[in-house]
Amino acid sequence: MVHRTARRKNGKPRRAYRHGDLRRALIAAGLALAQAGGPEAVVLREATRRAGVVPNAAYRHFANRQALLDAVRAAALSSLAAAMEAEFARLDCELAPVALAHARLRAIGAAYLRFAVEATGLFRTAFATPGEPPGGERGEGASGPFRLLSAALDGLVSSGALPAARRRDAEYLAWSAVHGLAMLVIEGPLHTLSTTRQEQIGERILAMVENGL
Amino acid sequence: MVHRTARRKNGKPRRAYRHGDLRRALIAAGLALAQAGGPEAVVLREATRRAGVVPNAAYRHFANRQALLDAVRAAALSSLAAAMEAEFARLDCELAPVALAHARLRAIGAAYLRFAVEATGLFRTAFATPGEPPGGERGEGASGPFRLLSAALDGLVSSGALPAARRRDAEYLAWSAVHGLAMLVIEGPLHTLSTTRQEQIGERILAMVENGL
DNA sequence: TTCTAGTGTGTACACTGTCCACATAAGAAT
DNA sequence: ATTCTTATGTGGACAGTGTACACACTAGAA
Repeated sequence: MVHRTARRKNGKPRRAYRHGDLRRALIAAGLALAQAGGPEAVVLREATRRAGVVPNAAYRHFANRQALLDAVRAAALSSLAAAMEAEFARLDCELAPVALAHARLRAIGAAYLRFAVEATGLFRTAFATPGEPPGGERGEGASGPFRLLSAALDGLVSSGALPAARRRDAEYLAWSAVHGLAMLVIEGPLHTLSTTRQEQIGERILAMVENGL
Repeated sequence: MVHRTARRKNGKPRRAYRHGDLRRALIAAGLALAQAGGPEAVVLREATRRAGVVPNAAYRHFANRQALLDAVRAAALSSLAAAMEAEFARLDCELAPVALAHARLRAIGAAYLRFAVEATGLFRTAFATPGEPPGGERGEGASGPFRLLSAALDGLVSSGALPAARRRDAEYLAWSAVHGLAMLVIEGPLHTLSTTRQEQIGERILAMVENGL
């Protein structure tokens, strides 16, 4: 769609009555707001302002602010998944199966923690309390990151590094540990620690997960 | 202080120009709001309304809404500490030192998880992002619950159940695991699971902590 | 008794989400 | 090409929020 101009009765020209892709623009604006100030910063009016449109225009694309936030949340979540996959890419593919499986699990945890620290606003937004029943209720689970974690654990089992008897619920245990640490680091008592110290503890918790599963 | 009545120029009587203990009343109201709707529900105007006072009155006792929220947060936190200590009271004191130390750690974890489930609003408020640098920055750490956890871990060491070499940062590891699980349960993908299933996973994560430390 | 500091009141403003009626443009039907 | 329909953006409103400023009252010190 091309931007056009038109004139209204008072004679002032106006850019593009039809924005063309407002929905996407609002999500993008919301994402920027979220990145800078967390979920509570993604405010409908500001998003429309950035999209160069009147506040109510948003209601043609989202039922309400919460719906916009949910869309932004989904985008933030897939951004996290992308960070994980980028970490995968840096892995040595020539490793032995067992070592590779371990490396994958660690990569997921490390990516998760790094994302929490470097993109705190997005991270907090990704895991903000949703309006409706929590994220991905129909059994499909949280889309991206969760599936990556599951796959990594499956790899651990199939490579023989994890007894199948302990596979059950393992994603919850691993996720809990890493997610909890992320919380403590970004807005808890670990916030003031040096980066190296934080990474040190990150390493220990990943070790704890591998031992304790 | 006693409630009195007075008359203003329009003749309507007024209850207690001096409220007497407004600060406490506001915190109590905020606590009720937090319990029912989490941190975002503790709204200054509503708290004053419940205290029977005009909105601005709050500003004589709190610098702003955030300060009120911080006070409520502190109250919620000590409420969590109380829940932990209540769990302690239910413990068999005649246990052997090692068993007792383990039992204490478990009691803390269990109380934490139960509090998260049963008093979700308070729990979320207790760990809401503070306005200023995060909770308890001056080294004293998060007041109540954190200290209880530390003490439990010390007990684990002194009873010989945990090698001293692994004592360092243990509170962070344990807290991370349990806190993360709490999050997943109250507003994450584990929310829809049955209570027994949740407790089952809770047990496993406590076991993971004990093994993996 | 008077002075003073503390505490609650009134009024006001900017900002938010959201509702309603309306305007306009893009594309389908004629 | 013309008209109709529908999607989409506009304008104006309203209630609710946090917060600033000036004022009023009252409790206790001087």
